[in-house]
Amino acid sequence: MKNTTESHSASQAKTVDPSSGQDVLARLRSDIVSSVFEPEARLKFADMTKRFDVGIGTLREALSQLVSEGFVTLEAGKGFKVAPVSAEELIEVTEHFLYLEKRAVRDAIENGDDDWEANIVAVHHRLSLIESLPWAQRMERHSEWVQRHRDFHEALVSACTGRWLFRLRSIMFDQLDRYRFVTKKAPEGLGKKKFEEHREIMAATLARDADLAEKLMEIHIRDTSDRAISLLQAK
Amino acid sequence: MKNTTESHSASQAKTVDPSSGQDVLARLRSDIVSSVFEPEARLKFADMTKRFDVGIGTLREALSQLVSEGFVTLEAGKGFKVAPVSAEELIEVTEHFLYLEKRAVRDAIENGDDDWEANIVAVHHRLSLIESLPWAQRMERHSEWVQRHRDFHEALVSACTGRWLFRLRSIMFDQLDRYRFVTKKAPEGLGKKKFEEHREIMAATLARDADLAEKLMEIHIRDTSDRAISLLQAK
DNA sequence: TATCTTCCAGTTTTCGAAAATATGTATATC
DNA sequence: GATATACATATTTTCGAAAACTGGAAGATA
Repeated sequence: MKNTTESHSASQAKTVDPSSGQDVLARLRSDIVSSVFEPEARLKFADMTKRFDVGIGTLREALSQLVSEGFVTLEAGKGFKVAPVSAEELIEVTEHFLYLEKRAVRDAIENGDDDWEANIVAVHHRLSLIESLPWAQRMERHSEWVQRHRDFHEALVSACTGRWLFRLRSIMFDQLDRYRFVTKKAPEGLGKKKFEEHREIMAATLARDADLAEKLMEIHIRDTSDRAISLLQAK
Repeated sequence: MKNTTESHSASQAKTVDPSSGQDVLARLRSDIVSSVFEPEARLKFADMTKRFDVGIGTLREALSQLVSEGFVTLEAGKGFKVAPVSAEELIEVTEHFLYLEKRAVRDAIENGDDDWEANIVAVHHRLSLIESLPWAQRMERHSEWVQRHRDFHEALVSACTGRWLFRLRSIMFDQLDRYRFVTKKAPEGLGKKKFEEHREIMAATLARDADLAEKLMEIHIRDTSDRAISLLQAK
């Protein structure tokens, strides 16, 4: 929760909060998700200390967490590398995520209170502000969209009582985010469709219609993944 | 794999391989699993540098990974603490683990080759050597049993093609291991029962009978968890 | 030429000192 | 007595230098 609250300011204001230890973790993960560091690239400390302006130890700590999250691999003595990507992995991650997300949203619908509902409306509004923009502007603020999209999906399931369900779901979501980036330069018409899907998912959730929410979610996620799978297999 | 190959020697030979960075991670996790560090206990660097004979940075790196694995919590500025335990969490972890383990064992049964089978037989033999011991000796070597029990269950599913399925399953298994420790001082007769269950699970798996293997696995895991849940709720 | 040493440059890994932060205690103020 | 302030102690967090390690190039031997 602490991360999300400061995320909106941290995205733009590099100079304000120099670099708390947890912040470098978020920036590093963000750079991997958005392919600033490409898959299988070696992550050399000499380069990274300059880029992030932190010491070796701090970096090592962040990298270690990313190993557990599956974004980075560590070979003893040979250092850290960005984890590889493949169509096979995306297919598997999609299946796991859908199973977990559907269970989580059902759980949340059964247990969510007024604050939960209010938060969903709020973060959806933030998301829709970007999604309703003309295409060119929408693309310019893509990194902001990624964050708000993540916040939206997280808000939907935040009331779920199973903490491990929430946790495992989030691990899979982060992985999907990485692949989602492959479709960054999607055809112009697509934005409108996603905009509508998000609105429908929110409506079904607030109406406490778990069956419908699950169904819409499945279509929403699978459509994006299928597009990315095609692009990966085309290579 | 690298860890398991040296584990048998590392268990006794402290002085030989002083303390590679990855080794302290394993020892720390082991100490948490076996309640050397009790739930919610603060993990102070001053104490731990003496105990493990490594620097602060190395410890911090290991702790960071354990945060991602759910064994440790980190509150900024206040340091690391051992994650709490509860009957509720155990109930949830058991459900997730069973779902994943059953899928994984089915996957492995469909895809396993000769090496997979041979490895299962080998690690089961290692496990049975301890389990067939008289109760007193069996208890003395409990930490070895934990490791061999882990190796056995891992061998059963090691041939599963879904790498994330394997990974998520392992995260849940490690969590279960922690709760399993609650029942360390189980009644004397129980050992014989578990010994038999392991043999049956192996037999069903090698016979490629996925339905039976799933069923036996469910009984095996749920029985242990139920026992631990009762003990936790009794407090 | 092929194979085996030896050495060197680049990198990772480890460590403890110094800075930043939090906690606890005593003192002052109302 | 209760609350607030200032100081002292304890602990975390950060950082860069030193040690350990790796891969490959140069040289030696047969």
